[in-house]
Amino acid sequence: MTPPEIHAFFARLSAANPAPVTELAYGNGYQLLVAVVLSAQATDVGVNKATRRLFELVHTPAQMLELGEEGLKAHIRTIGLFNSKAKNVIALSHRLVAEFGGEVPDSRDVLETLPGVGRKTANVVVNVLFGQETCAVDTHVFRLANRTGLAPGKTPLAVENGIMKRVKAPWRRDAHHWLILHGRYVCTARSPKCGECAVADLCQFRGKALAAG
DNA sequence: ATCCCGAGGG
DNA sequence: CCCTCTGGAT
Repeated sequence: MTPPEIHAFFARLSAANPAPVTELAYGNGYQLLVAVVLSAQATDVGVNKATRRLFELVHTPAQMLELGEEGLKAHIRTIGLFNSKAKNVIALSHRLVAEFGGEVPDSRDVLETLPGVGRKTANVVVNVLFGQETCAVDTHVFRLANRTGLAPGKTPLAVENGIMKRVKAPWRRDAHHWLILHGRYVCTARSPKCGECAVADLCQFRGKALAAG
């Protein structure tokens, strides 16, 4: 996509969604961090269902430690990978209490040292919580960047760098959210709804058959 | 490259 | 049934 096309691409997505926000439910920074960790390979709807009760009881890492790993598992058993996620959330909560006064660090590099937190999760947290211009590349962003031709890349990091290089203000800050929403509801993995897509004319893919490659 | 692992959709 | 869903650690 050319620079003018990229501008038009986000202008239209933003028209459909002027102020995009994460669909994960949370009441404070710590809860957001936990929700994002839990969301790996899981739908936000499924995560919200599990955290609804959990976040009524647990608002701080100290409270999470009080609940304990088995107590946490009881709440998140319906989420995929719940075993390793429970272990990570407990370990991460220990570190927040011991090293950060129970607060969520505002640095991506520091966040990435926490158990269960990789680059994607750290990018989401600093973007949503602290307004930093990052673009987390999840399954949706990776798919759309390659499918549309916005920022092709073989790895998530390559796609992230491509987006950060090509996408300028005022789109960079929320590019992640627009791509997620569009990927979730229109440009879906299996049968993209090209017929009702606002940016189909800017897309290198359009209605090309998936099976044809 | 492989494992962790469950719900929902097609 | 198979694929997808805001991945991370080994």
